[in-house]
Amino acid sequence: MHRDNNALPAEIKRAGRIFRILKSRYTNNETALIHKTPLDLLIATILSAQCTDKRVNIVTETLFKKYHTADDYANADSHQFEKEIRSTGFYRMKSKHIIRACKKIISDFHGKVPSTMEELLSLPGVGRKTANVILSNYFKVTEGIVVDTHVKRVSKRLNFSIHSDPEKIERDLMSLFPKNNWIAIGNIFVLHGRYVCKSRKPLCDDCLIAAECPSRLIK
DNA sequence: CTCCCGATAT
DNA sequence: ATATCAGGAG
Repeated sequence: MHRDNNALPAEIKRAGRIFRILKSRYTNNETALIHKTPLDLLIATILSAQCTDKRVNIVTETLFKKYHTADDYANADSHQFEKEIRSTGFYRMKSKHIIRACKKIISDFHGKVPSTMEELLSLPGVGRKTANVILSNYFKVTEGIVVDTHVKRVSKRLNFSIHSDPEKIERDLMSLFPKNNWIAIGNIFVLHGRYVCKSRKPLCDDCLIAAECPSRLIK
């Protein structure tokens, strides 16, 4: 019985090299905490599902001026709220989830966003990815690496994982990087995937780790 | 697995 | 026209 996720020392060294370069490149986390409260971050993250951050930012900019507490969302008129978040897509489902989640936050968590994985997952509309964003960005703890589409694409192009199953990719990444880097990995890969290692037109000419990348576009 | 769903880049 | 975007629920 052999394990295929046991990283070799050379692979771990290469991963560390790439991590250090990307970390220096993305020192100031541009997208990180523009959100003052965990609740703002929770709402923004739920709205982010299958939607570009540009759209979410436009919507939340006005949304957060009107809604401040879990109570505000819990008592919101669902029809009105749907209109307010409409442009982020899946608006009916997101509206329902947010209002129900906030009702649960009030009844079960004293009106405050919970800080454990299990409690976060109990909220409607909050899955593992959303929960991990809250945990890693606000509460600074993590139980793994969030494998979203950016992490998935970057990991594949850099040959950190040959798999497409997010759980297998996560295991590969966890064997390549030390646990104290796991929080940063998600943020850094997302930023790199968004601005440089893009799905459609990757900017390999501007990529600091092109030399380490087997998928780079050769001019 | 399907459905939810609008906006944007190509 | 179409692929894709900080996913999650049933």
